[in-house]
Amino acid sequence: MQKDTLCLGLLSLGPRSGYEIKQMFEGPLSDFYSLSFGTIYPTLNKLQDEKYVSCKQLSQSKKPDKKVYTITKKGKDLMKDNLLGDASAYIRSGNFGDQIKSEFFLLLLFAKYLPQETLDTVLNERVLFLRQKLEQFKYDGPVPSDLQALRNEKSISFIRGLATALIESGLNYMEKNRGKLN
Amino acid sequence: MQKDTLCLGLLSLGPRSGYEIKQMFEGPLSDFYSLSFGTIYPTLNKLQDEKYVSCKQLSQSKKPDKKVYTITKKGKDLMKDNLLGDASAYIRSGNFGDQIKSEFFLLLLFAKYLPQETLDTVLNERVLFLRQKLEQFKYDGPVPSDLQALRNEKSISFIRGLATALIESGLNYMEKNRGKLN
DNA sequence: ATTATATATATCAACCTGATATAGATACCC
DNA sequence: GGGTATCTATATCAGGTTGATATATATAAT
Repeated sequence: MQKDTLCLGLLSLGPRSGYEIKQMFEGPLSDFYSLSFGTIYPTLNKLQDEKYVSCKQLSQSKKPDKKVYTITKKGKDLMKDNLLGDASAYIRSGNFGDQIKSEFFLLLLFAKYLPQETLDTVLNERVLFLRQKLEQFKYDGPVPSDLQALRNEKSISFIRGLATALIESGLNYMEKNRGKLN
Repeated sequence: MQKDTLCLGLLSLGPRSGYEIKQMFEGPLSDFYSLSFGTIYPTLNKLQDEKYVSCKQLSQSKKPDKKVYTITKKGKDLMKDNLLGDASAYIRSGNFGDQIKSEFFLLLLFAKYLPQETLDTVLNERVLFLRQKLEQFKYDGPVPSDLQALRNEKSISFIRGLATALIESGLNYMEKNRGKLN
């Protein structure tokens, strides 16, 4: 997905600064997408130059100044056009589309070169890690106000449910079949 | 995972040319990792310079010349050292570790901006696509000889089984819950 | 005859990340 | 008070990766 479409999409949930957009990626979106500051800031500047977003400079009393970007009508139109135009391309992407980019799977591929003890530890820690992830996805308590807008999206509930189902079946499989790696 | 460790790992399954390594990524590994020629060829050159692999130039009768790389003792030692040294870093990576990098999930996040009809089509095609993937992972027939070495790895059976379990539970979830996106 | 496809290596612009720089403010500890 | 650490906030850049493109030979199809 083009980075400008993605930033416009996040700004469509409400005005945000570049720093706050980064926080969205590090919070609830972290497991299926992320952008670095090196992409976010130049993208926002470009979008502003082309009037897809407007910008208000806020001087805060107890924090550094902030540039808050708001999506314009022109920006919303571009976002919708891009989403519609590229929708079919995204069907075959991501989770069992393009790639999982899993270094853990690569490690397993070469498991026979690891001492048995190391492999056991790795698998145990992976199970613990996935159980933590599961708790994270199931967590339904309060979140910082910046992130509440994301939490309220119907689509996020769907995606969180899907992630939960996937992790659970993955854990199940690993616990039943880990012996096959020896 | 460092690209040289990865190339050494694949060469540990048998001598290969750069082109054949690329084919491994486009075949059974395509769903969880890939490298481009722009990475593979320079990596092989570097590995050769530093004696981690040796190279035989083969002139083939009906095809262009080939450079076949073979892992050396020094290369195997480096590979094992790297795998062992970095194992703990890979536990938290990939599939619900670092990232799925799913553009499909991003599209769903902004589903409300798509016409209902488009969303329906997208979901239908995603289900078809995942069913195809499932067949691919379950396929157990003959494969080109280059790829047979990968197929024979115990770890690949484990990973294929895991992928199958994940896709099945994902399909299941999508079919039961797609109504929640409307 | 020409177009397309496969094998095979190589390079490069464009893009992205992870690290680093800068800077004000708060918080904790000794 | 001074030292250290952490958070907010923006910005830049070296280094690495991809996707595209170039080159070349050979086969298969139209």
